[in-house]
Amino acid sequence: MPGLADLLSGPVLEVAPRLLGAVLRLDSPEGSVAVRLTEVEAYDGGGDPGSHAFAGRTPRNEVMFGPPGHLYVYFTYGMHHCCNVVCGSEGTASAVLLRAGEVFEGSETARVRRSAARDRDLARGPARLCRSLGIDLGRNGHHLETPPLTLSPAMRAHPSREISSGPRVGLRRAPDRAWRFWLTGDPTVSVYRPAHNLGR
DNA sequence: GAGAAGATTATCT
DNA sequence: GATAATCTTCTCC
Repeated sequence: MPGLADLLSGPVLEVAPRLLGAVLRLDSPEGSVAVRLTEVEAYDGGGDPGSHAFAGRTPRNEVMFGPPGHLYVYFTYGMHHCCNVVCGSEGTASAVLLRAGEVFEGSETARVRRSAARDRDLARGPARLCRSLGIDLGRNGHHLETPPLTLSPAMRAHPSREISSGPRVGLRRAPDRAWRFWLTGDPTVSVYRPAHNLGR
């Protein structure tokens, strides 16, 4: 059975689609929640204007420059957390944003954190995914082979699905790069919205 | 120190 | 479809 290092080895554009179907799990006293990833986005360490690391190393993005296998969590819009898996070798800042997934274990616990959500919506979107799992800035830099928060390749067989790709969501910069990957037709994939450029 | 933008979401019309 | 909520980070003075 391949480990995390195998899962994350190679160029980020190869790693990202490989993460579809992988399982992110967080065990806590409140209960365990496990998510099967259905949608991700790739962010390249070198020359990707859409990446938080594009302008160089800062305190916020420091984790992305570290070794692969760690979680990069950031806080945005004054209220939301989003999480990435750091990949690529140490010194490069490639990462994969976890945009959506299917909560297949611990939906009761997830529902406590996300009131009034239908099952399919529990982790349908990057901030929703973090909230269902209970991930916040305290998990920034966490290594994903260390309990209670782990990432592992698909643990169970799931119907083979086609993988689709398209432009990344919500970016004003580099909207042309089709670096978003998802399981074709999966109901938990978030809906595409272009960057909101109006009203500013 | 000020100002703007942001890898979003829930809610209203 | 439009907008409010809400605050950190980064970019210039």
